[in-house]
Amino acid sequence: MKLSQLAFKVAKDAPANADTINHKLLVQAGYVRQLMAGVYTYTPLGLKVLRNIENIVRKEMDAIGGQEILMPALHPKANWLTTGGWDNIDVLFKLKSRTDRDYALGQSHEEIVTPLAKELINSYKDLPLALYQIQWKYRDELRSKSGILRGREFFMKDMYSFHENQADFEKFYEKVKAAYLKIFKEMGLTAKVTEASGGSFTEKISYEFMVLTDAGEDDIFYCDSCDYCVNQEIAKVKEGDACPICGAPLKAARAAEVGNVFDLGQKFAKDFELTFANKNGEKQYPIMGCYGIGISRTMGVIVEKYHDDRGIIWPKAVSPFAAHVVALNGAEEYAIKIYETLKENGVSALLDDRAQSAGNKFAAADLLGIPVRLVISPRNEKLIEWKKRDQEEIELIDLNTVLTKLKTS
RNA sequence: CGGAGAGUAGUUCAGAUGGCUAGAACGUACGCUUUGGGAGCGUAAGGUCGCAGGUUCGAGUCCUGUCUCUCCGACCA
Repeated sequence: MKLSQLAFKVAKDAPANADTINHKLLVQAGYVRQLMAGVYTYTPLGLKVLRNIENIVRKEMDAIGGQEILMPALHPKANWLTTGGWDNIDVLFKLKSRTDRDYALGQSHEEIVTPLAKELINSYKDLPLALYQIQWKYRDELRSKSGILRGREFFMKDMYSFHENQADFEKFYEKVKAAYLKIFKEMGLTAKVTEASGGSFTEKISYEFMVLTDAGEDDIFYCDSCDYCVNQEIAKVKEGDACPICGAPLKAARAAEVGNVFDLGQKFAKDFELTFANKNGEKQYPIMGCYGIGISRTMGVIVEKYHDDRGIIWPKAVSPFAAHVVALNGAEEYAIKIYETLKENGVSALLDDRAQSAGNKFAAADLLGIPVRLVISPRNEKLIEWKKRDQEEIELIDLNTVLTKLKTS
């Protein structure tokens, strides 16, 4: 992609109506545009990041046996009446058609996936089953905030699993937890598996995947010596108390929830009369689980974790491009050649071919945050300046070395 | 929903006590110059001052209402 042709470019100033880091940087660098509080457009650059995150999630969900579907965001009232959600969930967006029929916008999809699964599940032989989707979710929040961290409309991966018995569910539950940790690690995030409230329909605890950041809205207590971590909402401990697992003093921190896993029990199966015949031919309700990852929120959390005073520093796995080629004046032709060669070798690259001063281009590169910056300058003959976004050192290397480093680092 | 702040050019902002024919910088267009950390000079385009009422000879400025954004809190099955 050539920067001169890119829709939505870097701006000199951060937006005035933004306080949160991810909001400021994502808008200034041209990754998103705000439509209203909690609702954003993703630009070509922002969409690339979102897709990268989405694809990492998709790969791991597929790897544990999840099958991707795409359910509607617009739901009939009846499904939400069946579970009691219509009257009890205050964040549920409700709307009316001109023929006075009631609809809801999906804030989660148990109400849709459970009746859908009735067609798929008749026998224990049909279990286990795991369906997931990656889609917009809608929640009528009283207050959206913090850029893309808390939207009224947000992008989410939600998976629903169906099991013959509790033991089979537990087995899958652990598989999902492991997959989640792998996913977040690949994106450069350290997620803590945190005990939290299971919501109103279950006494059981759920697990939230928390990333430490002051931009988050949850308070957690965690242990440095073991993996124990608990959300303050259900915590029976305070900072400095002995960890119930290993005895080390607990720490308190602010964190953002990027994922969660729930044991749904048989609540939704019973609500929708979803049953299967077990090995004895008896009718039985399956155990269900649900598993979410906030795709758009994760993008915001990554910016909160990876930035400096000059801009974003994308982890390689989610960066919109692998390399940012800066063509300085007098080296335009050679820069285009480098850019084309990178593309031919399967390296995604952004070429800054704008008629701008060197300083302007460097500032844009820092703001955009692509992990590797390649400066092409008449000063260096045919050599290329290699600089990583998170380091200050600059190396002068030839094109072949650039290709090798991009493919191996 | 309670509290606080803010809406003026594409963007960031300035416009005490009402006198405005509404400014600056950046950005944009054109010309010249320049070329390694957001370059310089010149010219130009760009605004019903969030919206609706009101007070006044006169409102960006005062009053009332309303919409929106941001922050704190509450809320977030």
